[in-house]
Amino acid sequence: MNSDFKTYLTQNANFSEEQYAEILSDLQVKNLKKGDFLLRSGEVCLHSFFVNKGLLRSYTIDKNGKEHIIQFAPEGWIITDRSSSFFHESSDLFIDVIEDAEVFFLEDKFFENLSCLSAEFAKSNTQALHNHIRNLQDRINMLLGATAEDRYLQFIKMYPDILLRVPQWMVASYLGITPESLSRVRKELTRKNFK
Amino acid sequence: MNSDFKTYLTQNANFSEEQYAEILSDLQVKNLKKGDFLLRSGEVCLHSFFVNKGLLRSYTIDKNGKEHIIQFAPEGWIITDRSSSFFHESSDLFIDVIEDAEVFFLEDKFFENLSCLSAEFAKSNTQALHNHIRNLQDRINMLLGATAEDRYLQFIKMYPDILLRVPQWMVASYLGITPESLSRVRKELTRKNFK
DNA sequence: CGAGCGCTTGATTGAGTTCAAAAATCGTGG
DNA sequence: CCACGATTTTTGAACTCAATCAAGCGCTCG
Repeated sequence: MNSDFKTYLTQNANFSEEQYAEILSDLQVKNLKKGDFLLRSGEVCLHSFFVNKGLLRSYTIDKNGKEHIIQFAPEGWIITDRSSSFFHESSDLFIDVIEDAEVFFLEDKFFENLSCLSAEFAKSNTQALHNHIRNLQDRINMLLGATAEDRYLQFIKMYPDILLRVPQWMVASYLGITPESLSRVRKELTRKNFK
Repeated sequence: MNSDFKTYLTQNANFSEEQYAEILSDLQVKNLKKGDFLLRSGEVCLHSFFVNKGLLRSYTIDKNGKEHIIQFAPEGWIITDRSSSFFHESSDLFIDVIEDAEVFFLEDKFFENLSCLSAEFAKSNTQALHNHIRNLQDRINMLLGATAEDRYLQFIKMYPDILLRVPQWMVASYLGITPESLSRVRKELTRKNFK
């Protein structure tokens, strides 16, 4: 089996081939199509979704009906609502498919079990949590301080690959600006670069 | 010994009296004055700070020299830069004292050791991490969607106690608006309430 | 008691939004 | 493979919320 998921496991712990087999046998994998939903606001989030192929996103809808994209998840990423799944509370998030995807459905048990089997895995798990926190912090900083242009430039640097795979209005949504504004920002940037 | 710190420990695990004694004996406690710094941008954050008395805050300074308050920490709260301390990277945060404070300095070891001694404590630790994530998520949502007024109303609901203890310009900084704007928001709100 | 800090108020400005419509691009079925 | 409808992006004009700049007031604490 050749997949990002296996890479994910091998990088974080070294299980035996037998252990792999067992881990994988317990796992739900699904093939999903663009537009499919994995989670809707109001539901309790029961899984972490490992993206083996394709592209997912999570977003909220505010009281004015506007989408705000929280996260993109390309290959090798995990996407979920940690609060909801950890505290078994209903989620504010939607998670859906941007590009046809192959997704591993991971339950809390999955992480618990593997953490028991491998201290390395447990550690890498904690590390992932802290990474997540760091990302959220950075995002808050961006939203508190940065102009539309700053935000876009930051995004280009951080996620050049994603930039090419999603429509512009989603980038705008992620940055917390309107598609129109982003269009103007881009225009302005090309103008600057040509003189 | 009567302190919020003991409450914190008892709520999260049941150590014996002897264990308490040992835990406490290993601990640095400091009395700090308004304006004292516990962390400056550029330093690596080596501790989590448990506020036993008083009030702390963390904040960043953006490239225009503006402060953005990230968190307030009253009695019973822990404040730190988790990313910096976990990854041993230099921090972007400042942490300083708003009201004279008594603070326990907790090293990473502290959490590791107690987590070994008590599975309960380990669990409550993980829970704290998830709580933190939830707060950050909520903050991001606020910054993406809410107007100045919305933000202030949310703040009043969530932190009525803190509202009374910090100058208004700090609340404004936390909300991501200017002191002038907050002043106007408040004016408008009182107007609304009187007719 | 006075200097400084925090809060308020007013006038002006500006970044980004909104609304509308045209232009470009995508994708899907015939 | 083309054509047509849908979606996305761009552009324009008016508007809005909050920022900025500036001035005055009141309190406190040194």
